[in-house]
Order: sequence, then C-alpha cells, then structure tokens
Amino acid sequence: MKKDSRKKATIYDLSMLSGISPSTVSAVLNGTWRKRRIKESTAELIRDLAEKHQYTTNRQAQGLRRSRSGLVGLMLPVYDNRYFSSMAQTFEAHVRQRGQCPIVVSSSRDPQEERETAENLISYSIDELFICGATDPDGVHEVCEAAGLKHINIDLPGTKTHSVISDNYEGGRMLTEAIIGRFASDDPLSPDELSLFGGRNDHASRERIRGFRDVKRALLGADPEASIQPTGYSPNTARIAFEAFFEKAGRLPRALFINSSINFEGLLRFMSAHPHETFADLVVGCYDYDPFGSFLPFPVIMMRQDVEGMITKAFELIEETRTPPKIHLIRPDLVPPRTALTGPLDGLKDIV
Amino acid sequence: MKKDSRKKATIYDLSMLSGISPSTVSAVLNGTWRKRRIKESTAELIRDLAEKHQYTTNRQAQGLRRSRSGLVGLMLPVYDNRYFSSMAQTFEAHVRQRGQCPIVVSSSRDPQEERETAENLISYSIDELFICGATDPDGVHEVCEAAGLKHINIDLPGTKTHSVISDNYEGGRMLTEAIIGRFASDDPLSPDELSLFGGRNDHASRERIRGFRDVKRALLGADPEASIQPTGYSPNTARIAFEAFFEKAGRLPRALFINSSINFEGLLRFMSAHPHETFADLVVGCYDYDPFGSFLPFPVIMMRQDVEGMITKAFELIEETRTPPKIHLIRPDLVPPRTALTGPLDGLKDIV
DNA sequence: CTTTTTTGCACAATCGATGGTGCAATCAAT
DNA sequence: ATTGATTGCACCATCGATTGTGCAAAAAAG
Repeated sequence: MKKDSRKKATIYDLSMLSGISPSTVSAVLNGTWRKRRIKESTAELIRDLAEKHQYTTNRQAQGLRRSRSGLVGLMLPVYDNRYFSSMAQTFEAHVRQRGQCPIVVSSSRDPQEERETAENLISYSIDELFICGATDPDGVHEVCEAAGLKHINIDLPGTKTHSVISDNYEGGRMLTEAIIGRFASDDPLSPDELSLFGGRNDHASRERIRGFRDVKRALLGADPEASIQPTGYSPNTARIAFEAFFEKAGRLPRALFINSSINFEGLLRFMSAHPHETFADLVVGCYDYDPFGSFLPFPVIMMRQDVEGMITKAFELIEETRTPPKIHLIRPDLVPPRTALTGPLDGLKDIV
Repeated sequence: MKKDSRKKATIYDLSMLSGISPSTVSAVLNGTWRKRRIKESTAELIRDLAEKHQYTTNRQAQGLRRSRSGLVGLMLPVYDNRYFSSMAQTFEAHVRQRGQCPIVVSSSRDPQEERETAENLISYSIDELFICGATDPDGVHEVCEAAGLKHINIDLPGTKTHSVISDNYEGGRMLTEAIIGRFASDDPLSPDELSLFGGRNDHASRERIRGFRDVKRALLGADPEASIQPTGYSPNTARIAFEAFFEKAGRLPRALFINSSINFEGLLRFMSAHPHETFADLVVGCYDYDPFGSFLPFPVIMMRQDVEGMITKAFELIEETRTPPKIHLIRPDLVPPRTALTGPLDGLKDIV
C-alpha cells in the first residue's frame, strides 16, 4: 500500500498519487491555496490524501526555504531550581499558545557557552531568542545581531537590547524590611546580626545588595562591610561561607538575607551538619520563592519574582526594536512564611 | 567588506571568494575532506576564510540533506519540580558531552499533546527521543516507529520499546518501612494511621502502592482500602483530599506516604490553612526528593530517584533495538530527614 | 462568434549542504 | 616516450517545501 511506511510522505508523494503538481499540494497544505486560486474540491482531495498518508511537513525543508523555523528559544543558566523551572514552564505555555515550538536550553552561566549555544540555535534558524539570566547578555547580543535574530534579555539586563528583569532594588528593600520587621522592638536586631549571603557581581545581586544596604542603614543605623558575602551561585560555596561564619562567630547571624534559592540550598547543607538548636531563633529572607523553602522550621520570607509578568512583558517587547534599549522592571512579591502559592502547573488539566 | 553582515555566509559565498567549488568548501568544513583527497593547503585556505567570515553551517540545509539534525529530544510532562528539572539538567549534560544539541519540551501529561509534540519534533528530524513520564508511551511509540526514530521510555514504561524506570515497588516498600520505622514500639502505628495520597492510575503509582500495601500488611497486619487516595498529579487535588480527610477524621493521619513532590505541595497548601500544631506528630514519606522538602518541621523521608543512573542507562539502551522491549529498573535511594544532597548543579563551575 | 477577463493550476528556480561521479593534471612505471 | 596509477578538485543531482511567473481553459463581455 504505502511505498515505505518508514519514510515520511512528502508533497511529491502526494503529487504523484493525485496527479496534482507539487506546488499545488504545497499551497493546499500550508494554507496559501486560496491566494493561489486553487479549487475547493482540489484542496479537499489533497487534504484527504494527506490525512490518509499521515503527511507532515518537513520542517527542515520548510525552514530552509523560509529561513525561519517556527522554533522559539529560551536560554537558561540552569534548570534545576524552582525559579528557572517555572520560567521554562511559563515560557512553554506562551510559545505553544502562539502556535510555535518552544525549545529550551541551558548554558551553565558560562559566557563562552552562552555564545556557542546562541550560535547553535541560530544555525537551526530559530525565530526568536529569550536570553534568561545570561552572564554576558551583550556577548549573546552580538551573536544574535549578526544573524538578524530578534532577542531579548530576561532576569539579567544587557545594554544592547531591551531587558525585562525583577525590580531587584525594590525587592531587596522589601525583603530586608520584612526581615528586620520580624524582630520585636524589645529585642531589636543589631547591624552585625543581619548578613547577606550569595550572589555574585551581577546586576541582580548588586541591586539587591544596594536595597539591602539602604534599608539596613536606615533601620538599623549601620551596615558593617563584613555582612555581605557574595558566594557565587552555587550551593557549595554558600555552605562553605556559612561554615566559615559559624566557625568564626560561634553561631549564625540571627537574620539572613540569602540571594537566591540556590544559595539557600547551601544553608540546608550547613543545617544537615548541625543540630536543630542552631537555627532556633533564625530568620531567613530569600530572594526567590520555593514552596518547600517557605515551610522550613524557622521563619522564611521569600521574594517571588513575577515570572508570568516577565515573560508576558518580554513577548511584547521582543517585537519592539526601534526604541533604544531599556530596562523594564517587574515588581516581585513578598511571600510571608508558610505560604504555598499556585504556580504554572496549576493551569494544567489533570487526569486521575 | 562583507556583502551583508546581516545574512550568514554560506559555502557558496566562500566558494565565490576563494574560487574553489562549493562541494570542496563543504567537504573541508564538514571534515570529509581527507576522504575526498583535498590538499591540506586548500583546506587551510578555506578554514581561514570560514573563520574570517564567521561561517557556521546552516543546520536546516544540512539536516535536510542528511535527514538528521543533531538534535536530541527530551519530552517531559512538566518542568516545574525538582525531579523533572534535574532530569532536564542531567539530560543536557549528557547530550552536550556527545556533541549534540539537547532540546527539551514538555507535554503536560496529555496523551494527545504527547503525540503531537513527538510529531512536531520528528518534523525537525531529531535524531533520538527520550520519552519521560509519558501518560501514553505506546502512543508516542507509534509515532516514532512510523518515522523510524530511535526512542526510549523513562520514568513510565511502555510495552513497545525499552523502558528505564525507578524500581517503584522496591522504593514503595523501602519508603513505607522507613515511615513505619519512625514510630517507637511503645506507640506503634495502627493501620488506619498511615495513608497514601497522590499519584494516579499509572505504572509508577500502582507499583508504589503495591509496595506500600505489601509492607503495610506485613508490618501493621492490615491495610484498609480507604487509606489509598490517588489524587492525580496536581497540588490542588491533593490539597482537597487532605482537607477532606481532615474534615472527616478531625485530624491528619499520623503518617503519610505521598506519591510525588507535586502532591506534597498539596500538603503545603493544606498546611498554610492550619496551625503548626496540626503537624506536631506527623511523619511524611515522599516519593521524590526535594532538598527543601527534606528540612520541613516534621520528619520527612524522601526517595531520591537515580536520575543520573536512569539517563545513563537510557543512553545505552536507546541503541539497542534488536532485543524485545524490556523494563529496566533503577533502584532509588532512601533519603533520611534533614538531608541536603548534591545534584546536577554541583558539576558546574562557578564564577563569583 | 470573437475578445477580454477570470479561474485553476503547472513549471521551474531557490534555500544551503552533501556526496557520487568524472575528468584533467601530475607522477610513477616500463 | 608511452601507459597506467594517483592526486586534486569541479560538476551536478538531491533533500522537501516555497513562490514568482506563465499559460491554457473556462467564463464573461462585446
């Protein structure tokens, strides 16, 4: 019946079978047939044939001809935390809704890898690229620009194209205020009892730290230099920093501002090596929301970045290439301890 | 200098510029030039020119010709939990190491969407597909088979091709034993004090439930039917089930077996509506590991599925198409409360 | 019954890379 | 010097879909 059920049917196969020219078959199947004045009955015939032979268009050929692929890319630093995984989840939903195919890749926060990954995606003629949390957004920009690829920065800003990021300064302020607010006025926090851990020398960290400092100075009157410990975005370096602090001070600070949930995992590693009592009076503020993190045995205040808002805004802005690059701030939300928020998964239907 | 720095250079451009034929240029750039007896000096010349003009091969054209794309696909149900996000992270690392390009998509546990997603990926001529946690693996198999695409099941097994999954029965047993073991012999658990929540009618849930029942009967002597509540894989249906139980019984069971971290989030939602005291003597066993979940204020025993092991095995088996389909079990690990394990992120280098 | 207009479709070039084949030029062998 | 082998590369068809163009046949206008 079929020539080789193993090989996919092409427009040429359908052309042979129907005696209709390949170009007409193509027009019918890609929807341009009205414009080409193809008879309704011919179209019908071809559609039936296509269905019968399970025709699907070869996207490589289509992409080659059209020089676009229908693929929309999202480049993430990593997958494995709730902030970035919800970013991927939300992104997917948006792209699918537009009838395109999402493709997500990670680039490990390595500038070199970021550029290579972009090159690679470009070689597949992706239509748009969302650059999320890139260490060197402008480097990636060069690559995209050279290929005429629409792109936009998310989470960490660049200077060469629009960026949609959290309002990290405001977020830093809110979180710091909330942490300090947890302490009663009869037992107030002293400046050296509130430390910041995690992050590195990127825009987000700098802004959060700036917010932290401003609020700390305003409310506690001082901000010793030693209370800031950027440890990079890894659990282990954070753990080591906590251990070091503990060694030196004999205890943890009463209050911690942790720069990301990844760094928070460093605190978990520290915790597993120490008894409960070490954390009896600890208050943690964490920039990033993780539902389980919110229910730990001590008060954990979290900042939830508005992923849905950022993605939505990014989709609007990626079209906008006439105006000069701008940074768009999206306000994050303060999440009180013991709070279970809904997420992108809640939109899915569930079958039992 | 360049004709249009906006359009990427092709082998024809390099051909024009060098006076060397396109086929020779192609051979040099794709590495087959020795086989074609191209002079070293010619190759050198072309390589230099390619470098100078930032040539990168057009993968669509290459894919069209070769009918393979260099893309390796991973289909996930969802991104947004630590099990699947670590799956994506680990998968990426493996694919990159093989010099291919990973592409990850999610299909929302919807059989229809699973098949369409597969079709879609196939139309991009992906080389291999890893089908993870599919609701209808055999449906996806048909699609892959028809296209002659190598594929393999992970996490949930199919009957038509090899599957690599957790040893859910053993895992269910281990977890149930561990939960029961938390209760002292002077205050032992009664059968109706241990309930299972979450999961649906899939292979993984069934096996875990079977393990749960077997151990429960062996150790506690009975297993009332009502103690099993499959709620689907959504936080909210799980929350509702907890609420319902609480309404009826006036309290939660002393011990819970929760079928996945997604369902565990349903417990968090329940918790946020109830005071701490409700959970004072609760013991939870959760199938899936989440580092933050491990540190909640009550004992949480978790099963970590061996993602690295599963991916590694899957890569081995995907080549193996001669032997009849088999299910390969990978043993998960029991994680005691308050344990922070390292994950795929720990392999990345970190720059501060 | 012509001429003009419209309808319906076929033809052929093109996108960029690949690989089988063939043909000069160079070199080795007799 | 003639034949045969080897080297080095160009030519061209091909992968599957798209799209500008052209041309008959049918329909409408005169």
